[in-house]
Amino acid sequence: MNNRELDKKLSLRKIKPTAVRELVLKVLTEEKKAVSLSDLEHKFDYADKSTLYRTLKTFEEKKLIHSIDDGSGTLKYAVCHDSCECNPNDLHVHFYCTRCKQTFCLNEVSIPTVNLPVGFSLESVTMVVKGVCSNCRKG
Amino acid sequence: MNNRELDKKLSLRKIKPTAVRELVLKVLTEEKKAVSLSDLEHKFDYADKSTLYRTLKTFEEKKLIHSIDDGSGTLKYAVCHDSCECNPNDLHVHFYCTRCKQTFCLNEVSIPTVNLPVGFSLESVTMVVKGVCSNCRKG
DNA sequence: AGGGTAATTGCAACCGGGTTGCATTACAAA
DNA sequence: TTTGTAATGCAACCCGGTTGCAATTACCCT
Repeated sequence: MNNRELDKKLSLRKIKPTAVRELVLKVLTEEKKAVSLSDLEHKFDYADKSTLYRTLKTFEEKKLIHSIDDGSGTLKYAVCHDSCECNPNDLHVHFYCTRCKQTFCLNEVSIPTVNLPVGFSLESVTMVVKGVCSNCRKG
Repeated sequence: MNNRELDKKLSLRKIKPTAVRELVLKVLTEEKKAVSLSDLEHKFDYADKSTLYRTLKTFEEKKLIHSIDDGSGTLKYAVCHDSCECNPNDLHVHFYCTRCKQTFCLNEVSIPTVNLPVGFSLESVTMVVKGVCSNCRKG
């Protein structure tokens, strides 16, 4: 993905394009797996942790990416699809592979509806499946 | 719940009963909400953090309690039902109230089955619903 | 182009949950 | 009572996440 495309993606979400933001978005879009803050730190030796942190926060706020708590203790991030507003019906299942320790979006697997007890209201749902991914099972 | 009952619960899970363990289990069984390590620290000024930590770990290992990652950043714990082996079919949905910041087991709400893409195997599933609990909606 | 303002970035330090090593104490078996 | 093992307490550490502040950069207006 070239810079013009990246800038367009940023602008669509009302995020001012900067060099760091382009690079972070590039990594996030090109990675098949969800990416953590420390992943980014290691990818860009020159960029500061807090800059990267704030970049992720900005992206998340503007719904360019969503965060994933896969239970590993470190938050991961992945790009939202273009029309995503992070509403309950935009949500999908995430998968954590216990072998390669990577986390993926299962974009095609939406979260089943759940019947709450009376009196409970629903704002959002997270669903994380742990197991072994197809790649690791093959290998 | 008296000490004899607590000891029995511990022994059933092959955990040697000690004073600290009785107290921790007592708190865990009497609380309606899931309890964090720091919750325990504040409840027992005298008991050491690492002792409480190791107590929770022991309980979890022996499947007397299960841990809940509700996305708040701090792990919570709740007692398992007597016959629980923490298998996929023992799992239930957890609820995090965004108003009172408390986490509950919805023991009666089991986790729906989910269709994984081909090649993926399933070991466990976590499902956390965020919203407002019935208590907070009444108030 | 130049000046002023706001946003972004970098640095350093901090915070809190989780975790570990090691010394001490309690307990149980011989 | 002695001896070995498990539990506890204390201190320190690790790491992800977060913040304050200063330095830099981008942007807008004239």
